[in-house]
Amino acid sequence: MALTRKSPTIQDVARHAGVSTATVSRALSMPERVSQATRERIAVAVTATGYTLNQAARSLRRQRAGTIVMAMPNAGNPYYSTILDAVLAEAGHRGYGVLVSNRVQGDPTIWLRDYFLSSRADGLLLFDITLDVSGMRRFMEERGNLPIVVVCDEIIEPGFNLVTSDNREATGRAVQHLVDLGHQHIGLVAGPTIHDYPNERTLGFRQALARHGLAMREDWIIAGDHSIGSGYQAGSQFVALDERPSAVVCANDEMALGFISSVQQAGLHCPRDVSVVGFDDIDMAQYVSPALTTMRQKRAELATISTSALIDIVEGVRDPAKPVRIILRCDLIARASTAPPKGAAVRPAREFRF
Amino acid sequence: MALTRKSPTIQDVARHAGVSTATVSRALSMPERVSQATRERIAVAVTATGYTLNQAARSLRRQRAGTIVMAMPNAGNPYYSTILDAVLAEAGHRGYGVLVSNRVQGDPTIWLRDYFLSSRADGLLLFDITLDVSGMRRFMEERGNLPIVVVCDEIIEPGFNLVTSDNREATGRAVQHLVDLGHQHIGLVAGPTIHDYPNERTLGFRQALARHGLAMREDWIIAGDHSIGSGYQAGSQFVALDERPSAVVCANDEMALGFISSVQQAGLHCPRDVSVVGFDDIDMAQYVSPALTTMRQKRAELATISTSALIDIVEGVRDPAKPVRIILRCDLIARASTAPPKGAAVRPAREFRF
DNA sequence: TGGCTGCATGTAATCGATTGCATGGAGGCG
DNA sequence: CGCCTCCATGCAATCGATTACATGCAGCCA
Repeated sequence: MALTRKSPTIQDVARHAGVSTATVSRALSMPERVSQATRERIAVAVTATGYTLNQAARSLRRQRAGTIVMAMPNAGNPYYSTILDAVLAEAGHRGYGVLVSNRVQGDPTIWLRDYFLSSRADGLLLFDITLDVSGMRRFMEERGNLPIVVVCDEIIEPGFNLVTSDNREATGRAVQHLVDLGHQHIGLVAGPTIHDYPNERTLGFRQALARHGLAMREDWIIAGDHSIGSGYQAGSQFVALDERPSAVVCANDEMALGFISSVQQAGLHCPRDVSVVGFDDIDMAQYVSPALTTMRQKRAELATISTSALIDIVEGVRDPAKPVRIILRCDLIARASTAPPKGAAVRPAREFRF
Repeated sequence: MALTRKSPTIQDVARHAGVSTATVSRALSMPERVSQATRERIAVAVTATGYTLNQAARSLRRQRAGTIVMAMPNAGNPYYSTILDAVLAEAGHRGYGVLVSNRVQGDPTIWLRDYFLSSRADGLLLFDITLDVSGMRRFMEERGNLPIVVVCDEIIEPGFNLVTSDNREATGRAVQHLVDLGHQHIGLVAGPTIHDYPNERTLGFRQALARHGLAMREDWIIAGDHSIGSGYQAGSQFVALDERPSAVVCANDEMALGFISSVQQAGLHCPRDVSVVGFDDIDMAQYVSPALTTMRQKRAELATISTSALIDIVEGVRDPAKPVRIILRCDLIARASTAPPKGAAVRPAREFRF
């Protein structure tokens, strides 16, 4: 193996260009402060020596890592693919690297310690919807404000920077869609609860049923964990019910796909025997059969906006006294997995309700 | 907003414990070199001060970042979800952070410069199958050996550390499976080519057809780019063919799903009208209908092995003179998307082949 | 011409942890 | 008892870039 030659440093460039390291440094990060001629000589020296900046040294001196952490509960979930893509794009655009971190067991503040308290990263993009924020808050109060943006499906207590979707309302609109089709019996495949508290989508579902005067049957609310497998299991539970709803709302697309797969395998037909609405509109949703009706979440926008906001905070561009609070609207994408219930002939959308 | 108090440093800990910074440093990274009593005093001081190590300073001094880069062509592809998950787990386990990087346009060596030449990272896990290696090789020769492990679908020229699947053979087995079912007319939805050179899966397909003495029709080889959308388009092209093969091999699952969706929408039925084999066995594959027959790629293993190997190289554990070269076997997972061709009644698998 | 302004550049301290070398003390052995 | 070894610890240089402050020079105006 060839010997790893030592990387050229700013000293080498300075020597080569016949200037001081201070000038080289300035030429690189504040070019307008250096004369045209010197700038050019330095540019030549940089290419001649093959100089690359040592980020560790810069971080140490500047007290800034040039890196953000994207923390998620489960990187294995394809839901995050689009998000990751957009986060990378925006962060790269602004000159930041992205460290990715999966859920850590135990103390949630481990992220804080491990990454940006150790000046490995400057900010945290937090996608973990099941995180206990109280521990974090205590930690933040001890340390002063830390640049964190929560990006997720849930409305977190105020004071945090938040970029999210209108999950509660959107779930209501999903129910509305089914009601408009004539459904009176609607079930839910729910996502994980947040510390024994139902999440926003579940809440939205319950409220919508109440608003429409529809019966709420607890055995029609099936617990899932957002994975395809849990949707599949929910499907089995659904099939085994004595009395089945004519439609279900699934708290995300993956569960919806698993659910449909499961009931179809059991001999039921979607949407004839059961209409299914998903949530998120993952890439796959339009390519399965039946194509999935779903609430589209603007994942790329959520990612871009939150990343940009986080970097603004890190760079002090944004007034930290005013926390970010952005809620994007989801859109219903009606596809083939929803239809009027079996019995219904023609159904005048509104008149039949209650 | 609270003032961001300055982070405690090793100096603070030293003062608090009444020892020198050298001792604190040693207590933290080589505990056996410090006496029991001092170690305990330091532990107390660490919690008392709330000390966290400054990674930038450590990196600078140690000339090691404690970070690896995972570089992929397209983070938006869910294929990488499982891989990312496993990479994070293994890297975390060994105490490394993971920087994620998407394909960069232009010069491929930008990854090298941007990340680990600038001591932002110590090694590179390279998933980009369409990368031009010649530029990289030149770069590496200039600089001495750099810790890079290529993890991908392609056999790259020797000299690189490589962890991959037996793509060529596996594609052959996919063809074998179809032949065993009685198919004589087989098409391909191909992945992207590598610098005008067909990739391993395409090669494996061609070779297998030849081995079985089957006709090779160029209009039955449809180009795709591994995205669902391109599979969908390939489906449209397929439907428009004058004469259609009775089965197709798709170079990955996503294209297979898009393909099936497309032909089903056009009124064809899978597997009755066309059998489809995918590649990878992504999570979704078993939950679509028809469930997808596919070659399972051991993605998690590939990720774990390659990450571990990379870190070994970084830490000098592994002899750099012997490049890593690990090829994992893929397994056929037969599901519902493949069946005997329409005409075939009972088909004695082998006898018909000549 | 003298003094002032302002620009380009240099000098040197600094960021925080690591580590080679030095030191001092305890213990062992002849 | 004297010398040698070894262990625990301290001292101080070091990693490479940044930046506050100093310097020196050119240009301008009175």
